[in-house]
Amino acid sequence: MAEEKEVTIYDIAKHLNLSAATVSRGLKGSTLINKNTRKKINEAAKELGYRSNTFASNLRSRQSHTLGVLTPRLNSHFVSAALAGMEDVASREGYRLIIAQSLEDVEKEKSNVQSMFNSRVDGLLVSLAANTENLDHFEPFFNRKIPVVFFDRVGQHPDSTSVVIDNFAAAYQVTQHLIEQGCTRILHLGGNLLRNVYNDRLKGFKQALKEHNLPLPAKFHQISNLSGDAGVQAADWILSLPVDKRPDGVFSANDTAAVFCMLRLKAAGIKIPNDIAFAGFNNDPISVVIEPNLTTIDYSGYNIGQTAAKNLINHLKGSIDIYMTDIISLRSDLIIRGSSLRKPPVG
Amino acid sequence: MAEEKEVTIYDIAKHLNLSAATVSRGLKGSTLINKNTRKKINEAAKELGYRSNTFASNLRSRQSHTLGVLTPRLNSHFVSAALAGMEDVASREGYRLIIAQSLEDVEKEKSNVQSMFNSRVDGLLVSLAANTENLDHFEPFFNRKIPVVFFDRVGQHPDSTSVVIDNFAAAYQVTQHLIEQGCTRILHLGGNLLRNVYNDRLKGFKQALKEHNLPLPAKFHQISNLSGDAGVQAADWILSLPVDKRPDGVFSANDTAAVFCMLRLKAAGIKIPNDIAFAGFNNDPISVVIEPNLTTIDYSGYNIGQTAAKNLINHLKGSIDIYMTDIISLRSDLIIRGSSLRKPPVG
DNA sequence: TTGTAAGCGTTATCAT
DNA sequence: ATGATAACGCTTACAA
Repeated sequence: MAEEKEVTIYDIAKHLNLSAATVSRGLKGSTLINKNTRKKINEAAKELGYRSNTFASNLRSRQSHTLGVLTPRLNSHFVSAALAGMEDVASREGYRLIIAQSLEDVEKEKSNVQSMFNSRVDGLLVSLAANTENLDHFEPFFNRKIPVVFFDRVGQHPDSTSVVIDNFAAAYQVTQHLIEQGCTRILHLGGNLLRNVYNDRLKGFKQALKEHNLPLPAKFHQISNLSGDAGVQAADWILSLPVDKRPDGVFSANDTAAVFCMLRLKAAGIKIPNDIAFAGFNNDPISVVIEPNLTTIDYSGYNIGQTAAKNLINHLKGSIDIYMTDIISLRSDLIIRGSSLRKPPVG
Repeated sequence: MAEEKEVTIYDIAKHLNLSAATVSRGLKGSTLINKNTRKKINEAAKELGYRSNTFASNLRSRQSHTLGVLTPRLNSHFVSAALAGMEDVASREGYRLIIAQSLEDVEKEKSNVQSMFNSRVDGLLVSLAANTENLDHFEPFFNRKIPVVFFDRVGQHPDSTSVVIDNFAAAYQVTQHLIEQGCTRILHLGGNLLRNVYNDRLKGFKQALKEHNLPLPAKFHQISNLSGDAGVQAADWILSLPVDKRPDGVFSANDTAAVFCMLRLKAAGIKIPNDIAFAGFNNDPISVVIEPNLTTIDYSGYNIGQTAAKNLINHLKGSIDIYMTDIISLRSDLIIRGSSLRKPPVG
């Protein structure tokens, strides 16, 4: 029952009176092989309980058929969906995934990159840690022309492609919506500006203010790690202001900070959305737990993951050249909920 | 700058006038090597830009130094923490992790197991999908004595170890608490009883009722996938009952179902905890977003992950034999919050 | 403590 | 369409 000895292509070859080379070709579905012998080989393989030895194959072919995925954290609606999307296309194309999380720490990210490099992954799918300042640690990949595709939190490098949403436009849309709801003093809770996602959201926010001739009062753009604690601190800051100096709207670059900020303000008697309207970003599950539900931007991690992986694999297979493509942008949607809705939707 | 040719141990050997064997030993920190030559080898390796070829190493040594991790889903507070714990000990011990998610589907789990097997992982860390009925798909591992350690959602097999918390005791404690708060008609929202976690929680729940001579009214144990929707459905069912037939307490086997059930009931005017007290399980982040905050059971995914990985690796290194150990149980804590607190804590 | 040499299981190259 | 043979880069008896 339990086989002790590993079955190799030589066993199959012997079994069928063929050479190992032919068996190898048969197993891989090479074109230059007789259809009939291929069938025989596959049958024999199954019968003998053969399993391909990827180490030998990788060693000889100098390909690992493995993609490395670097994420800030696994514990996220978006990342988990992106991974599922990547896994979907990768497994369909015969690629394996190695997944690592930096926990938002650039040092951990560096060691992950190093580890991926030593694992000889065929390519990398990367979403950067919050505090990554440059892409030097990816040089081993760029140097050897091992393709790198960034997704969501992307980096700028001539030898890579990025898959993103239009964070500028989405933030602009959110801010526009808040303004339409009558907000004139909007506080922006932002993340580290090293990351495109936060930088672009800030720009979109500012652009909308500008077009409506609204000022950005001092300290009305705050940078934090956008954690729940950061949200609470922002709330405390708001509460410390004289009532007429307080914001009448908050646009947070993620849902977590928005939600915990709301909780604290509610506890202090602030009415949402009438005293202060709120909008977040990500459409995280908590956005429909908070009361009132949080207005936010929804976008598909699954699609982003699929797109990133598909482009990487197509590049590896030679059908496209990602070095030609700079940025691929996918759609996102504003979801209006009670936290910002002061009057019925226009129209 | 960019090296085109891979550096091998032969290059190092030539560089130092040594044999490849010595270099290999030096790199691995073998005991039977001169301290001085080892230092020289490591220096030369760094200087020449050597990176070990794991394929060759794995092929030759018949060890992958890779652990497979099967989870129901990545997108979870608990799982993410467990993975971080596993990664911590694995990387310290020189092991790599391959991570897969079944998305609660046994078919996907089967294909993941198969894929791990073909990848020749040295061992498996497994948390089962909701609907997995038996462990037949793990037979290739058991047959070849490739160690399998289950965590959280565990399976029964003589050739494996399980790392869990005492779900029975935790559920008993939760129920006891609800009873102390005056609940006499407690509804239990449970998961698939194929899974130990849900089965044991049900048993602990029943035991507490029994010891207090409380009945379990018909339909007061409901099984679902414990999603938010399931919570909403449970709420609708409660609302469909005559007021005097309704539960005065709900113990949900996870926080998600509890929270969405609460939201619906609150919208219908039910007061929590006075009309109905609530308790969940997991200490998920949403448990502190819902108002009132949710009483729940907290336990450390990080510790469970560490423990599971440590045991697996120790077994692989021969220092322990996991086949001797049946179950390792870690601590959990009841966290009492507003959703269940009708009177000040005793004492 | 170090060297020699065989071989892990596959694929690439060159023949046939 | 198939076969023979030589790598791929490393580990490990065994020898020295």
